[in-house]
Amino acid sequence: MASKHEPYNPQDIESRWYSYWEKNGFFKAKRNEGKTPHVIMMPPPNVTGRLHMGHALQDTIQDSLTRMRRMQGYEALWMAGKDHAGIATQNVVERTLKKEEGKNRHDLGREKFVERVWEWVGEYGDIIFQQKRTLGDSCDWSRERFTMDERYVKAVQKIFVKLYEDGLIYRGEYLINWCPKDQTALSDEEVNNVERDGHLWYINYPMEEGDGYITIATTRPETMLGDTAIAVHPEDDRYKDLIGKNVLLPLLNRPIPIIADDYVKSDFGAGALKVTPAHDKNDFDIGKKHGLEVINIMNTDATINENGGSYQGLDRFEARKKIVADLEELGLLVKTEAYKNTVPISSRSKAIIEPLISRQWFVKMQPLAEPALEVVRNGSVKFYPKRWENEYFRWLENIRDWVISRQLWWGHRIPVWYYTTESGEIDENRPFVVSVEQPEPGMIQDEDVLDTWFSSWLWPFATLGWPESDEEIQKDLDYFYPGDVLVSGYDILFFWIARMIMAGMYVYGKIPYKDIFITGMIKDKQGRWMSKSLGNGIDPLEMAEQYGADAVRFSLTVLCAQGQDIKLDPSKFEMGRNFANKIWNAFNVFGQFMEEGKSYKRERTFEELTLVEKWMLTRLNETIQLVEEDVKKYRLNEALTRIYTLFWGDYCDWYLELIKPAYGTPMNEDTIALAVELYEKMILLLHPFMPFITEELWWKLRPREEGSACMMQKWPTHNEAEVDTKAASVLALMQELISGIRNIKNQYGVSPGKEIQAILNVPANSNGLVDTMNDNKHYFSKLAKVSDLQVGVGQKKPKASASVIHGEHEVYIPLAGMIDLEVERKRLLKEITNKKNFLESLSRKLQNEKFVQNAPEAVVNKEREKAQMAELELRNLEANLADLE
RNA sequence: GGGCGAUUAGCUCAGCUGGUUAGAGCGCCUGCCUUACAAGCAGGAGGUCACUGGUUCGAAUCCAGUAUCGCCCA
Repeated sequence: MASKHEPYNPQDIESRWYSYWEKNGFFKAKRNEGKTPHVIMMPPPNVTGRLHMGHALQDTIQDSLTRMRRMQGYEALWMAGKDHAGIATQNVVERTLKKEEGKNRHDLGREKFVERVWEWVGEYGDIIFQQKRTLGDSCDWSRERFTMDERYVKAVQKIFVKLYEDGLIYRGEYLINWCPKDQTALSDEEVNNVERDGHLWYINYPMEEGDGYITIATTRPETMLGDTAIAVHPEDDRYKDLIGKNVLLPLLNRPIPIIADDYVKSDFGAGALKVTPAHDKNDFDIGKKHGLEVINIMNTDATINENGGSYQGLDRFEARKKIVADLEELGLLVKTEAYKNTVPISSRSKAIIEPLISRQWFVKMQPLAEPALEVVRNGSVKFYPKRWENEYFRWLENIRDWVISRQLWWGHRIPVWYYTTESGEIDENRPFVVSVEQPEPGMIQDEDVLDTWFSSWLWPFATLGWPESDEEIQKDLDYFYPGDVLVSGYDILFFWIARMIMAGMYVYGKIPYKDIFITGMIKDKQGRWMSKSLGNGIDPLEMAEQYGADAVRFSLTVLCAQGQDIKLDPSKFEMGRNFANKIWNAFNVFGQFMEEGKSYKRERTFEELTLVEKWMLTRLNETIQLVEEDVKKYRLNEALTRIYTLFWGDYCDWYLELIKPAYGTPMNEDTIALAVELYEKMILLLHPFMPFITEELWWKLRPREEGSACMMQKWPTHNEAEVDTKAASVLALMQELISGIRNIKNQYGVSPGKEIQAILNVPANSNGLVDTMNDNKHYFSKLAKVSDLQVGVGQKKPKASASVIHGEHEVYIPLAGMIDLEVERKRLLKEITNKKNFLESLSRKLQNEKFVQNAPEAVVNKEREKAQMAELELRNLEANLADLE
């Protein structure tokens, strides 16, 4: 007798297996020419990151795919790594520094500060990987990469140099998005436009000559300090005469011209626009077109600079208040309206972005975008779900140049070198040199670092060792690149996914991956984003502790329908836990009879199996086939739901119930052997999704060799030889009849455990059915407590009996003394009504010539069969009703 | 302003290429601690598939429009 089957306790199991797998090197992928590689690149989490539900979801999907492919004989590589996350990491370390030592980074200096960041990364950078292990992620940790690894740094610099040499990187002074809080430039993608309640101020600008004035409306009065023109629409009759004249800029009394531009909307505000080229994107363009002066009025911390006259030193919002007050005092403020305007916000710091003229480095995107568009258009790269292609196209087709320089200390320093003057300053009169190495002694390197995404867009090949060119690395690259599928969220479609395709095409002329599986995002119960500030996050580790990692994985997978966001609530994990518990307990049905140390093997051929065994194998094989199809389309929720239904609905509810021996009697060896076989197959099917519990149970099924593992077994494949549709349909019929009997017992208040008698009437032409039913009478006794079943053709219905009707098959249940004629009449009448309605809709369909002509034959035949069946059932129901009278 | 998505049982959601008497989990009702499992078993109720048109022999599914909610872009 096997050892006692303890109750399911995920903690016990889950703590055990991960180290076993890892120790045995099961996660490692090696070049293996005999195998097809399957490669997934993990989106590298930030070093500052902690595991959240989004990771848990995407990791579960990636791990399930990886484990499945590994079991299917692919050389499966799930590449792991982390991202240095420039701003986020710098901020974290700065905060720590402030808190612990009251210092800022400037107190330390660049070199010391960067050292501190490395220390921090060393101490905390791997926490998230430990967390990922808790969830069972089978990544190849031996290949773990960091975007700041020495080799990775080289890759980034090399790409920079190459892009520069190809004329795709340039330096220039443009209006960029400036974050005053983080003190750095940001790309357009890092800025969100948010609607806020603001004001529209109407201000009079007096004419330089005469007493007239022109009224402008603005949401940002403080920027007027930098106005260099007033623009009106050339066709606007109100202002036509004023074009070319000057107004006096209030507060500063600077004369500025009135210009005409059809960009101006005459119906907005008062129809005249103040133009501030240094602080507004559109104004910048207008300024350029008209050759206007560009006056920057702000410092990098968004205080007013020396161009702001008496407002110098004030913060931009203080200045706004003061300017409005001063204008009011001067009588130049016409009115103030409440107004909803769009404010640019840094997606990271949430500070309001200031458009600022600044000298930065840019990547020319248009040439990179073309090939990236092409590979999606021609289907080399496919999106799942497909609709994301449109987002991708739209972004790439309207692509703007990418600001890649960041005024930070933590990151990839820009490989650009400058000559210096005697005093050690950059010598602006001599050209800079773009180079990985210092070109000449004494030259100094650009202070700025690169946008973090400028390193992560190289992820698919830089992780594999590029740009080193030694033989091993080259072979690895040839073998593992390109990858198979990228699993990520739509939030980084532009930041990362699209750019990786550009980089792949630019560096290799090859796509980085064939498929892109875009997951939905995890939201809270009310559909809001989970965030620290709202405190509505659900911690995956807490959930794993409470419900088990397998349960978390199961629930997330089942909930993850294609592309839909998931509104998550902790109670959802009960589904997974209950299923895991079910799997666990099901083992005991046969496990309690297993002899320790014995490996049960099926001795019987498929033909020799019992009806329910054939049916169960058939169901298994059908399911495997459908699951394979689901997985190809990344419908993991469908695949897993199918396995769930197979296990719970078929295996537990029917198969196990039927093979259970009577109390006190043992289970025979043949029965055990097949129960084990089926269970083992399902465990293997489930393994990619629920690795821990399946590994644990796999070891209980047979004696196993040390060093083997469930995770390294072959994934089950469809076996047509073990499909018996006839047996399956007989069992399906029995299920219908048994459910019907149970229903009747319930309706008559007969306890389910009470043994009853029944008569099964089968049609004359059903070859062999009488024998089959007779051979398997015990199914009825086990599942419906029919202790006495008479089977035959032309059986008569006894008086005072209830009936179950399924097509031409009927079960009569004599319930003498128990049957309530009125109840049975009502029941039959209800069924007759249903049947009549159904039949009516069917015959309408079948009498429609167009349907019969146009619909595929199979569909028509199916409808005919349904109608025949329904007619029979109706006739029998009516006969039964008549019998009652 | 442009684009995308959602709207299906009380709740949360599946539903693929048009053919199901529209499904699941939870909740609800009835009966069960039936020696694998009460984290369970058996049975049941519950739906105008947002609305209006259209295409089609046939629409939850395709098309057009409307409404509400959400997201992205400008």
